[in-house]
Amino acid sequence: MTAHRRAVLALIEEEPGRHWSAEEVAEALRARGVRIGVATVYRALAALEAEGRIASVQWHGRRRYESAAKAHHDHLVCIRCGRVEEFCDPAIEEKQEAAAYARGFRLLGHQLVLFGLCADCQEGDGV
Amino acid sequence: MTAHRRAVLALIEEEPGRHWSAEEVAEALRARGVRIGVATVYRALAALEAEGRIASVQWHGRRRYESAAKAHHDHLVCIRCGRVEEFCDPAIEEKQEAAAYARGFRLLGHQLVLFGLCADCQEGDGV
DNA sequence: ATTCTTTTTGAGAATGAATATCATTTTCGC
DNA sequence: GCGAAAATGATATTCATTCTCAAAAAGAAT
Repeated sequence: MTAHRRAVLALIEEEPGRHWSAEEVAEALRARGVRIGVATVYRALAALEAEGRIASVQWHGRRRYESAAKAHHDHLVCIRCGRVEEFCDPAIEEKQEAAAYARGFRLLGHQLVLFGLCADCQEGDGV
Repeated sequence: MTAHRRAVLALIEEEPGRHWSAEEVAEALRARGVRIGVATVYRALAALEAEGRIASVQWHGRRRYESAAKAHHDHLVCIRCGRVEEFCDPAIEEKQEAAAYARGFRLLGHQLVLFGLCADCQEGDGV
């Protein structure tokens, strides 16, 4: 593991609740004096994900990374302010497995993102 | 509604089980003699979706469209052959609503796509 | 440590999907 | 038919991401 990759991992693990885009990672590292190109960030993220140290989700067409040192969970995103909440429902996981199995599929992964308005953003919204 | 938009809608409704990318729509229409530019296809798709006549999902970074004249459902995609199965589990829908509600969110939408290997693609795969 | 080999890096080019621009139709209300 | 408003298409542009390739760094072998 190189210094660059270690820096990317350390950054992501520093804020376990945050979901980083590649661009944000590059910017944050540069802000603290690390000289790193975008290509390297993308490569580091891909390598770290392959090693299982970070995980990724995608919404609004952008991939975002977070520490994998957390239990599995899905995401709830506020479409107005961008706030992200994590949640995990074993019943949902189970039903997904069942749906795949019933159709002869071997389930390998899933993407589940809920979109809505958070409590703050619902105000003055005709609610 | 213009002739172009009508053509796009007709095409999509012709094969209710198919999930079209914008590029595929353009190609299919041109193959049957319709002169249409990509921009128009994208605009037609956006307009038809806004009108609720078609619905879209996104996976592997590409948006795909299908007829909205079907009950709500989610998708199961084979990562090897690309086969797409639709499924609907009311329990999952309900749990999603509950998860959002518990966190103060008003749920407006979701993206749920399961990835796996279909029955055919599991063969010779060490299974 | 010095060479040799492999891997990583960065700047910039390239890709691919989707959107924007803008002059030119086309459509629709009248 | 006429004029306003909307739609179209060719092309340029954006944005996130990947590729290229020469230079740099890391590891291995001696």
